[in-house]
Amino acid sequence: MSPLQDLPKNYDFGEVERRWQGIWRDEDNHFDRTSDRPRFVIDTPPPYPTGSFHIGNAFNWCYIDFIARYRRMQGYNVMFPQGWDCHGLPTEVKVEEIHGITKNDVPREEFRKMCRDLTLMNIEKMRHTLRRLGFSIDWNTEYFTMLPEYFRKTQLSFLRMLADGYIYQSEHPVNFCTRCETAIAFAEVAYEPRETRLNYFDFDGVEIATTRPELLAACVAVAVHPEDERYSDLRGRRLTVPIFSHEVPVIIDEAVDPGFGSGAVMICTFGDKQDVHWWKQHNLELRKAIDRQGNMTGTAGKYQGMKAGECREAILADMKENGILLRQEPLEQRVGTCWRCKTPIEIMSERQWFVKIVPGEIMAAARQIRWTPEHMLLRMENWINQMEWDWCISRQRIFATPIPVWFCSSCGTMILPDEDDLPVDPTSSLPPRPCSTCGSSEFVGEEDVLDTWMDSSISVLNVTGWNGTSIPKTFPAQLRPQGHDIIRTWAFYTILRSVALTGDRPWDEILINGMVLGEDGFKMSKSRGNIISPEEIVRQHGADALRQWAAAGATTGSDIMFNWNDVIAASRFQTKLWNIARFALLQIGKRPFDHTAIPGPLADRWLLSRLAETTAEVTEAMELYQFDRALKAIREFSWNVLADNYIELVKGRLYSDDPGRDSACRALLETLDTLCRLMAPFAPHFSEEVSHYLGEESVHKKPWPVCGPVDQEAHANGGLLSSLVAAVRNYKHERGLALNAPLGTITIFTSRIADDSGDMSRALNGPVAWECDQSMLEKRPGEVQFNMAVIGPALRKDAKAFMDAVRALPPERLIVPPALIRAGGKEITVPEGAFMLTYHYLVGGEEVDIITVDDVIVTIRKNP
RNA sequence: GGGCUCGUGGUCUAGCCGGUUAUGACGUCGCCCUUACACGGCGGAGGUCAGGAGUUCGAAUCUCCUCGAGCCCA
Repeated sequence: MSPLQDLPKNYDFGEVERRWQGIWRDEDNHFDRTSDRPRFVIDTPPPYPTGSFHIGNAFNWCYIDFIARYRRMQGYNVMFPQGWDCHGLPTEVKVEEIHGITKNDVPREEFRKMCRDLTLMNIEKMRHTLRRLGFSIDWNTEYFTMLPEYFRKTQLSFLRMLADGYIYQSEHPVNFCTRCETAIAFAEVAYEPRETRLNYFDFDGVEIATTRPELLAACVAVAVHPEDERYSDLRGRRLTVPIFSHEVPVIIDEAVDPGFGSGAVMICTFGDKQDVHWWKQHNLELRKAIDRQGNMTGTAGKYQGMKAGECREAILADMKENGILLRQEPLEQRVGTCWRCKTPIEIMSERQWFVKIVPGEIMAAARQIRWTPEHMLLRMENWINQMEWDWCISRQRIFATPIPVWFCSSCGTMILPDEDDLPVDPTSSLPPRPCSTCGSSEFVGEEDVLDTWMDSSISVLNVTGWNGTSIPKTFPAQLRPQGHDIIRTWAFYTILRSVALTGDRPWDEILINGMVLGEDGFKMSKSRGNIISPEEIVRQHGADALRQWAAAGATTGSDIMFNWNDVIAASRFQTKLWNIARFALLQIGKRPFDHTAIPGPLADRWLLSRLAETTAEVTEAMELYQFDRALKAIREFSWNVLADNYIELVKGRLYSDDPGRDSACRALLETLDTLCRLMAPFAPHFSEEVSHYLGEESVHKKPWPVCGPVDQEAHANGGLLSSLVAAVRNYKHERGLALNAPLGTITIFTSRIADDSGDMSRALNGPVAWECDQSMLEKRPGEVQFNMAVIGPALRKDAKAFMDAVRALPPERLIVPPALIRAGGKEITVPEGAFMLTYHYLVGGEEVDIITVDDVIVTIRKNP
């Protein structure tokens, strides 16, 4: 280790960060598939390529990068992949907008190409941000769910799960967005509060309340509670639906709430989830009144062709006219909407593809995973326990993975492609052989495509190298980092798919990060105008400052408010460390020193013991993903121990030719080197720059520091030494003396320190005498200090009585504490170290000032 | 309505498997250009740890209740 040259006066983060980003090579971050080092595979989230990598992503990626860099330094073979979850509606909508078309105006393949082109452009922009933030991504593992290489695997996984009975098709009620014209899964339904009207009307003599009169045509039954006496005579009757005149049965069911509305409810196919329940349970008929576009069907008679909303008004008007509309009340309700476009969803019975959900096996796998924070597992449990329907995976869209299936035109047999032929688009290609049932060569390709989550839920299988033939050596992955907003989707689906396809959990651990809130404490949104982009932060304070904000801004797992103060504090900390390094290297560079010198002086041993302690603390915090704690420990050590105390203590020694200078130089260099390593995961550019000035290779290729046992003697006595210096400096300050003003003899009465190598004297500019003999001091007993950590556990209930008894003793009996003491009516054995007597001192004769530090007395002669 | 998380100086935040004086940052006030750093140093003011009850020798920390906020789900 030999320092290169003096550090520039200022740390220019912009220049430094760009320079290192230009020097670092992608190969440094490559995962080595042939290596036998312990592996650390991270199943990173593939973001949706919107074109901007927002601060929430950045926050998530900071965590990932801290871990990736830390594990690499520990010798792990780390995989930090970067994927892109390309398919989906937002891109389709954007393409329609850009080209001024709808998806039906151009051939399917052409529309897909437009989507792919837009996606690639967006990805390019986001890659730029990823690099600017200094993330150590393994670009070799970059994947795109829209490219054949990836969706081949999606299709393969589909075929496997189909063969294993996990996937089936069926006509079943599903959530349907009439604007997107596609089925969606429960996980994609967002509930929103809306104000609506509850309409009471006369239903063949029975009063019924409904919020959805437009579904009257789809009414298939009227239900009442078994114990509702108002309706006991309805049992077994059939009623005629007003306006439409078809007859429906009256059913009796306990799920009816007699207190809501009139207590009689009409069941429609389908108004809500409860209707589906009743429909199934009571084997009711199916009347479809609304089609996929949200228009009324022929079932709705004269209302056919109207939008559902128009139909509602029309029916209400007709009811009024017929005199059957009794009254209307306003009602607050929560409406299920499409999470992408906020259109209220309809429940429709359609032929769709489903993945069977087996709660038990998903839960078992979820429990094998270590969750950080632990309570996030509860969210998963809650979600799993209330799953009622299977996962609907078919979508009536275009930009998605095709469902690789044909149907025979003559006999309807389902035909599957050979796995070797994947990927296929059944709408533009034909099966390899004629129909196995009837021999026909006429086929219809499945037009439905797969839910995007079918792509992203095999991200872990993709990165670990799954190709369908066997379970990869690198599976399960070690870690899944993600936000808590997608536990019920991405985490849930990934576990489900992993169990179905491999029989195993997808990862050993999952780390959940919080959401980023704006400076005003609200979710960032365009309408609030509280959005802050990573680029803006980087421009003003650099990537390393942003990364430190992510680490220190909140406890792992909790939501984090963006706040400039934390970013500025991070940047100031860098300035401080920079100046520490600059000062140290300047002094070290002035004269050669003995690199083999053994740290002898107390101050040096103290520094190194505190450094070891800090290393242990940081390492433990990193293992637990407590980045705030890790960074806090680094800052506390650097600022308080190193800068404010140690350097002030050894300045004089550094300026001198004293042999102790060698030791100080060594201690400083070792400390700076270790600090660079500890900081490397958080501030990779800064650490690299300082490390470079220390004349060393890349800090990111160095091992994580290991700490030996902490030197307890140096720790305690060095702490005392630094407190003593601080106390005398403070004494000078209070007396209006300059800190370098000469002082008279400083006498320190303690047997704990015999030699400080002259540090204190130089630091305070006055002669220092270390004195074991306290006989010249007039000693007076003072207060008793109790040690509750000893007394509490030892005495329990008697603690209070014991302390009262001790306080009541005359001081002279406390100088040598008695072995037994009488308290609360009994004899109590005095526990070892239960209390300590403090003393006040007076000095006769000479006129001196007195300071006490802990139990140590310092006297200072007024004049030199 | 259910589940989860949270409520700590003016603001943000740590501590929360109980132990004497509650962490840090920003802000604020006073002093200080001391052979790195004024983006600095030293010192100060500012807290009924949301409220109440309980357990305990001892509670910010554990239990229960109340109030309030947020997230997830009906």
